[in-house]
Amino acid sequence: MSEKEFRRSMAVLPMGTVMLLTSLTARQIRYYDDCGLVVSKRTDSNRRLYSLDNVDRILEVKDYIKEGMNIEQIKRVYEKQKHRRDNKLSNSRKGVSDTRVREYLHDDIMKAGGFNVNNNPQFKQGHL
DNA sequence: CTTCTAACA
DNA sequence: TGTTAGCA
Repeated sequence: MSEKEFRRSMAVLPMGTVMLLTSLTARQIRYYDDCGLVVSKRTDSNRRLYSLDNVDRILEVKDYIKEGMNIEQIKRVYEKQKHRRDNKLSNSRKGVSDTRVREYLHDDIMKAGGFNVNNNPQFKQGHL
C-alpha cells in the first residue's frame, strides 16, 4: 500500500470536519454510519473518526440518496461490490482475466445503481 | 465546547 | 430527518 493510500485510509477526522466536508448534518452522517454504509473508527472516548476515503463514501451515499435510492438499495450496491472484490481476488489467483468481471460490474451497477428511466433526463417521460 | 445515545414531534 | 435531553 502506497503512503498516499495509507493517509487516505487514516481515520482522523472528527464529526465536525466531516459535516463541513459533506454539508450533511451529524444526524445524517451518524445514520449512514449506523446503517453500515461507512466503516468509521472510534476514539477511546467513543467519538467517531473518519478517513478521507470515508468522506468519499459518505459523499457517494449522499448522491445515491439524492437519486432517490433508499438505504437498503445503497447497501446492496456496496454489498455487491464487496462480492465482486472477493471474486476478483479468487479469479486472479486462478489466473482468470478480470475483463469479464468488469463486464458484470458495469451491468450490475446500471441495475443496482439505479439510472432508472424515471429520473434520468436522457429519457424524457411522457412519450414512451 | 464537541460529540454520543436514545427517544419523540 | 429535526431536535432535544442528559452524559462524557
